[in-house]
Amino acid sequence: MSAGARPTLRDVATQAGVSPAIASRVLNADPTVRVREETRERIQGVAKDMGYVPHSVARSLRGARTGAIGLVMHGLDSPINVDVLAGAQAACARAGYVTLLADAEQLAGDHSQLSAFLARGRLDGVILHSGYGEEDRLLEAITSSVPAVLVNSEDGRPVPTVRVDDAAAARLATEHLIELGHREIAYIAGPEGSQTSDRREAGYRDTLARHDLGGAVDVVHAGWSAGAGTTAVHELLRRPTLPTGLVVANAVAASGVLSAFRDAGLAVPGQVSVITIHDSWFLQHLSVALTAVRLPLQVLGATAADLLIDTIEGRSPVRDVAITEPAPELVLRRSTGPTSRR
Amino acid sequence: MSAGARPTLRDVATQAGVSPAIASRVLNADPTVRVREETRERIQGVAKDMGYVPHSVARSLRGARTGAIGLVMHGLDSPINVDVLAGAQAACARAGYVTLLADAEQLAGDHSQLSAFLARGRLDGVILHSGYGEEDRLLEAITSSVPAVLVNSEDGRPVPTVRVDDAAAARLATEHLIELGHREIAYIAGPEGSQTSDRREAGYRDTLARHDLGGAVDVVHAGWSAGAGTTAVHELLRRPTLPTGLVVANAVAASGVLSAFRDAGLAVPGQVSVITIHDSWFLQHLSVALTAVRLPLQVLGATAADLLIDTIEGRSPVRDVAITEPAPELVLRRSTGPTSRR
DNA sequence: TTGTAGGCGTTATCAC
DNA sequence: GTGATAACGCCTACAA
Repeated sequence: MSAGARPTLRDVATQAGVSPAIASRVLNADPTVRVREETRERIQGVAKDMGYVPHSVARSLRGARTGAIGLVMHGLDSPINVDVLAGAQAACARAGYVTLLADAEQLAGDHSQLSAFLARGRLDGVILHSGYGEEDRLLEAITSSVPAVLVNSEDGRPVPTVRVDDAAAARLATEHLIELGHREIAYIAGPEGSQTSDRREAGYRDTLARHDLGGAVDVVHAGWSAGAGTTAVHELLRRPTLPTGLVVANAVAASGVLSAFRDAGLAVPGQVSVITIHDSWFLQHLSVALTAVRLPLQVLGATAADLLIDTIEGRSPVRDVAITEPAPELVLRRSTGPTSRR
Repeated sequence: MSAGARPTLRDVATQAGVSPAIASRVLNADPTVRVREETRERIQGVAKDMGYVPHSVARSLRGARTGAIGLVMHGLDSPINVDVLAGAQAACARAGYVTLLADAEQLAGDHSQLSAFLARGRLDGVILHSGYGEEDRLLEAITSSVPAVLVNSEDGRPVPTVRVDDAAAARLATEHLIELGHREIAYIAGPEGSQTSDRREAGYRDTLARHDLGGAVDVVHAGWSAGAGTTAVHELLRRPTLPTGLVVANAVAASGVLSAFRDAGLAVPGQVSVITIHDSWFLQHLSVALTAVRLPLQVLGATAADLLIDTIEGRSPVRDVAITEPAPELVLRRSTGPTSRR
């Protein structure tokens, strides 16, 4: 063993005067092995002295596991998505897994990146953050090589699914506006095809219907970005009359909504009330501190990780999980108030 | 080979009627091998038909490389840091590396997480996002096992270093306020011990000195969070007089600064001008659209990745890189204006 | 032009 | 109690 090279198990064994087999079992605390206390201590001492570190690659070649989980995310420019990432990453780390991070768009767009990521033996499983684009092709490539969990998708998919209670969050937001006296409430949606946005829209429609306001349903398609929120407002401003309340599907888009109203000289909540879904640090610093429904996004990521790890380790997991604990929670700030009209 | 199992190189070779050696060389496009065109096509055809995917673990056990780079980050709750992450991740992916993501605090606080991450054979190198805490212990553990690059640190470290031109950014910010007529300009610093903040502070001091304002140096220690910015303002408000201009070390902290002024009923920029360093999507949506100096953070991450990859692949890299291209750039919004006082 | 064999570092099986 | 040995899948001298 030369100076720079790390010692192998064989080096340790030789140095301790035992066979590699014994050294391996002692260092892995194999409960079925019976060795003299003295031998055990000698081996452990030598390993420590030589700075022995097990070779994870050799280990996973022998066994079948790698101790690594892939996180395929998108939209990391939004803090909302980063929350999910952070929750998943932390849960994996707690369970002893390292995490490989990839960007869904990059992976879908570059075949060689995808195969590097899914190379055999690299990953024990993948958490796929469900967006609204290339998802299906990606999902197929992934599931054909390792177990996967889908975050934020509808259930009834070929793989287990985890999501927060988007409908309940939207209901809570809509109820809040109704309680304040609003009757003309629009929903500013996410991008077309987003299941997350669709579930929120369903909650919004539900709530209007339950209050006999089903005829007032008013959905404006926008997107997840601040720019999309701004565009949506410009669209509203072209109408003869404005809704008095807005449920915005996402906090980043809501930022753009608020700025657009500020630039148009409309008072929030004086002329329009705005509430959004997702809470984040920046909401209280916007042009008007933004009222929101808090959703447990870190828990979402962590639950996906736990579910995947259960699958990997052979504990049979539930299939589709809708997270209800902690429940969506109203975070009151200054962007909603009683309606002036009617 | 059973139904579920993926085919191995040997399976492909057998099926194609050749030896594993030939199959390996053909599939890896070994330029020194000379095979009949027909044989080559047969091998490639069989590999494709069987869905052969090389086993990355076996490959890296044989060779020494794993094709994986570790990203040790901190503060992913701030979009500023996420920008660096995204730049590094994308650059690694472009170069054919997968990325392992870990959180610096978690790694420093949990020994078993650290050894799982640094397990032999797992990583070809590590990008360490330099913070202000556990960095040194972490750095030692990392560098003793793989090549590393430090992002955002001073140079003169035992490993190569990459950073943006923090001093120039602070100079630009300070100059801007001076040009607007401000003479009492405070610097709202990051946390104690942050080298990034120190470099910005140096730029600020420089600029004051160059304008014969050296006596007006006024540094308030805060931190990177919005809360820290708010606290710093509260501290300022206890003074008999306020500075007329503020250079805030970081855009997240600056959010808290603006909110604190709003809550205190002070007009920005009427009574105080505020400029910050780092641009991000949320700045234009704050209570006052925030003027900032844009710094190329994605480029920072990407440069760190490129530098590390050069090291790994044996191209001798420069040691310490200060990124000057693109240069820091002033992004004018509404939070700075001529001073009313003096 | 193609094949054989050895070994990367581990761990599981079986024998002593 | 402990040790030899084989195998995981791949790559690459060297041989034919």
